[in-house]
Amino acid sequence: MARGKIQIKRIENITNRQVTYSKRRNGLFKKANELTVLCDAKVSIIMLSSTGKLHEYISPSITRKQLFDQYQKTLGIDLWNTHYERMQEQLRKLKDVNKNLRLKIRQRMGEHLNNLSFEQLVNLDQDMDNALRIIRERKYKVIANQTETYKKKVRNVQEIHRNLLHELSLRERDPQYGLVFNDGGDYEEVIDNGNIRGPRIFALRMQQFHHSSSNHHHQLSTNNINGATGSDLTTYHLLE
Amino acid sequence: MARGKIQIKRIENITNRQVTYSKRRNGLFKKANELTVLCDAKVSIIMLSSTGKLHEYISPSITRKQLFDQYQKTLGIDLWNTHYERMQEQLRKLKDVNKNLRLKIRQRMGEHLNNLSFEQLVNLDQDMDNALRIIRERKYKVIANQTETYKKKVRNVQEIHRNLLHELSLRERDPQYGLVFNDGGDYEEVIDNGNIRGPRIFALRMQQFHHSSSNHHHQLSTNNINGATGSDLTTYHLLE
DNA sequence: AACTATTTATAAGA
DNA sequence: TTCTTATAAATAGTT
Repeated sequence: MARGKIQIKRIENITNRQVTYSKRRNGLFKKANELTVLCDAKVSIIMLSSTGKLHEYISPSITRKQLFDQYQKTLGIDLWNTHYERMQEQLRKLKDVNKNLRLKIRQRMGEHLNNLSFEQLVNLDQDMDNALRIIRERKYKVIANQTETYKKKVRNVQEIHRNLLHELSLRERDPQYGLVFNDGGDYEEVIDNGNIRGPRIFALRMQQFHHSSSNHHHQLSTNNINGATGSDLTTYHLLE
Repeated sequence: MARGKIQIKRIENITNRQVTYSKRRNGLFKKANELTVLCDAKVSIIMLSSTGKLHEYISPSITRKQLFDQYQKTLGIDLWNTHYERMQEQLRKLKDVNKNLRLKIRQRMGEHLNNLSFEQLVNLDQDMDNALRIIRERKYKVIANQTETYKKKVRNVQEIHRNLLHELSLRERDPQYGLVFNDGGDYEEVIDNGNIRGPRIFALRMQQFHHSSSNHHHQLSTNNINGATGSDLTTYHLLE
């Protein structure tokens, strides 16, 4: 349209084509914008160049989605119908699968058996019988494990008990120290190495008896009463 | 752009604005089409006038949906996602439910038991035991019904057999008519009242013997040979 | 990216 | 809306 008229047909020279694309694209967008302003219109332009580049113009007064929705509404069409339909199909299938799964479960719970043939009932029976066998095996294995664990714990407790008795008898023969319990008679619990979640430890703390009401033991005054007692601890680990 | 320059701002005169909209719209579409041809580009234009009228241009070499899909793909967005969010949510939930149902079934088939606690195993065991009891009851009931049905059928067949024998002996005493079987020796089947799906009926059709090879019976010539034989039928209902 | 001769678009009027 | 036409704007070819 200047320096010579051109034919409106594909420009074969690639460089030329790209230059023209660029120039005319700007021209088109400028015109679109002028139209938007002058006539209070909404314009959307999407362009795809021969090299695959994408450019777009959208009137500032509207969003692309608004304009597209308006477009589809006005034309009474839905370009994305197939997308929607595919989703619905998927939904339908899932619901179907769901229904079948529920029926299967119900049958395995002893419901909805009326529709089953004798053969199907026999199969179901066998199936469930097999499954039940496996489940019971698993159950027995779990309880066996648990029993074993408890046995170990009991042995551990018994061991501790024996050791306590042993130590008690030792201390009684050497009456320089008494064996101290809390007022309630409980063992005192001690944290192991600051490892709060580690195994619990029962400790025997050597300490002077501090109430004279007990007639069974001698009252002694030693130097060690309020000092560090850590080195005197005898500890037993209690299994979790 | 002619007969005087104009300011690029909203044209207040409505008629004027509409005229300009019309003219410039054509100009824009013409430019878009030239661009399409000259540069081998794809262009989509959607315009909404201030009066709500919709106009569009789309390059002949492409469909609007193709271009829009390309647009969304290139920009990595999905403008219509929100439309389907509820559906997608529904889809997601169904998949979830589905997964749980499958797990439940698998557990009832003796799989995936490792994650179950002892208590859960006990419950599962009891559940399945109860269900199995119900299923077996149902199974026994079905087989009992079936047995009963077969017994009835057998009695029915025996009854028919007895009657046939009886009739045979009657006919032999009254040798005016013979008892007719097909060549293969089968009974002839007859439709009952046009009720195709109704109970089957065995019929004895009175008819003259038509081959002389049989020496046990008299050959008679009666008037009734090819006529309607319906009234002479003696029928027996065979249970389904 | 800038220039510019020329074509094209279009504002105003009919 | 369409036509006309004077003039503004766009742009093809060139630098």
